[in-house]
Amino acid sequence: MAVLKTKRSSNKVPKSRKQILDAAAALFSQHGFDATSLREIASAVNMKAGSLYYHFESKEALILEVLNIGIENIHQNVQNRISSIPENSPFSLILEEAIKGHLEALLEKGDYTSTNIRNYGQIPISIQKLSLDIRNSYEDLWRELLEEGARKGEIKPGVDLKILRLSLLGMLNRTIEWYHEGGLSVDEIAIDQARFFLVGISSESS
Amino acid sequence: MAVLKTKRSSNKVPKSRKQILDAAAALFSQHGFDATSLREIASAVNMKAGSLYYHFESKEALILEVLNIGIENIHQNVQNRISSIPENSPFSLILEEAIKGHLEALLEKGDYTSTNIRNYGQIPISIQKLSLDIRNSYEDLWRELLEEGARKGEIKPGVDLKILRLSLLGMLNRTIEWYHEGGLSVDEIAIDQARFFLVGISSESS
DNA sequence: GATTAAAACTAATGATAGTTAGAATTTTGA
DNA sequence: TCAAAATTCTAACTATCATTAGTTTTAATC
Repeated sequence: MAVLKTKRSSNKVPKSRKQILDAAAALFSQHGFDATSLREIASAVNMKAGSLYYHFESKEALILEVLNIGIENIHQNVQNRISSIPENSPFSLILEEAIKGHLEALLEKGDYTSTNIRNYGQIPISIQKLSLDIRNSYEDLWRELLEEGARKGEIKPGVDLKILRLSLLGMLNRTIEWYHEGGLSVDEIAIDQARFFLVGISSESS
Repeated sequence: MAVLKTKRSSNKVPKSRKQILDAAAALFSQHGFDATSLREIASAVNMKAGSLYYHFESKEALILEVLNIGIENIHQNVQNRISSIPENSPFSLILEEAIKGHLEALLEKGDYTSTNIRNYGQIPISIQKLSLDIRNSYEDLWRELLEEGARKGEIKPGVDLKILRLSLLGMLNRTIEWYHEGGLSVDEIAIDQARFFLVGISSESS
């Protein structure tokens, strides 16, 4: 299969290209990959479907770029959050901050990110693969975060870090299915979810 | 909108009808609602697309039935699990059993259930609504389970039961994105996930 | 074996999808 | 101002989709 080129001629980013990406991200995240037509995306930026092909090689190349931007955004956001607290902060604080960063990018900032979380599983596998590296790099951030918590003894010995990471991120990513504006705030949710994983809900002293 | 009738003439269930449902559930859960054509489903049971209309009124009526069966299956499975342990068991045991039942139905038994978890958000809203009652009834099971845990004092006071329920079920439902046969067993995952929510991962005494 | 009902097929319809080639338009830069 | 480059549009093409009407085949019943 030919590599999907992105038709970005130089390093300056034309205006309409970003507008197309924005519109595509919004529509993909709302209605999904298959249910969103290029005509809808084009219409959202006052264009005709055929014109999109000047900027993107195909519908798949378009969503691929949306997916990648989504991961980059959330990665950056979590990174920034973690960097904003003092070094050698306790693991509990780092975790809470990382969770806040993840949820914030997903729920508030994020058509690109939510497109990724929602649609990654339903796009052609050939396209998924092209997004794997950038995706793994974000997962590595969490892997290292948890490993450090374990190394410093702030995570109980015996905890399976892989199940932990997948479960934690799973919980976070699924919030997109029930979060709605005007309801619970992102911070409320983040704090509670951090607490669940840190100290649990049981009132018994273990 | 006309109510979707199901074309089930009596209470005996014809063989091919179930075969169609099975095939549809398998394909929907793998490729999603939009990406699965009636031709594919028909082909999987050695039929032609048009023939499906003898059994189902539309593609939407077909997935609606798959969705409903999925919820019924998981509801039943969790219910059975809970009933299988002694009454007045501690909350921690009840929770672990419910989690096992949920994951088992989702990951092992479950094309119908996984179709539901994966596709509910991407089918037409008019169809979602037709599945709401049966869906809420399953959510009620969890609501009551957690409320009882709180009433009996086995859940810390102050825990927001709604965020708890949505977070817990979110974690469970997302396992479908990373579980694969031959890897971690369902029971391993269930036990770990129950522990995360019950006592947390922190080694510090809170 | 004839009659009826059930089940599946054939072949078409209209809608919509992604995509493309070439013409028209707008923007840019000398 | 004018030519070249960048951008968008027009108008199709092919493919595929859900759906339907009418026909044929299979199964059941008497």
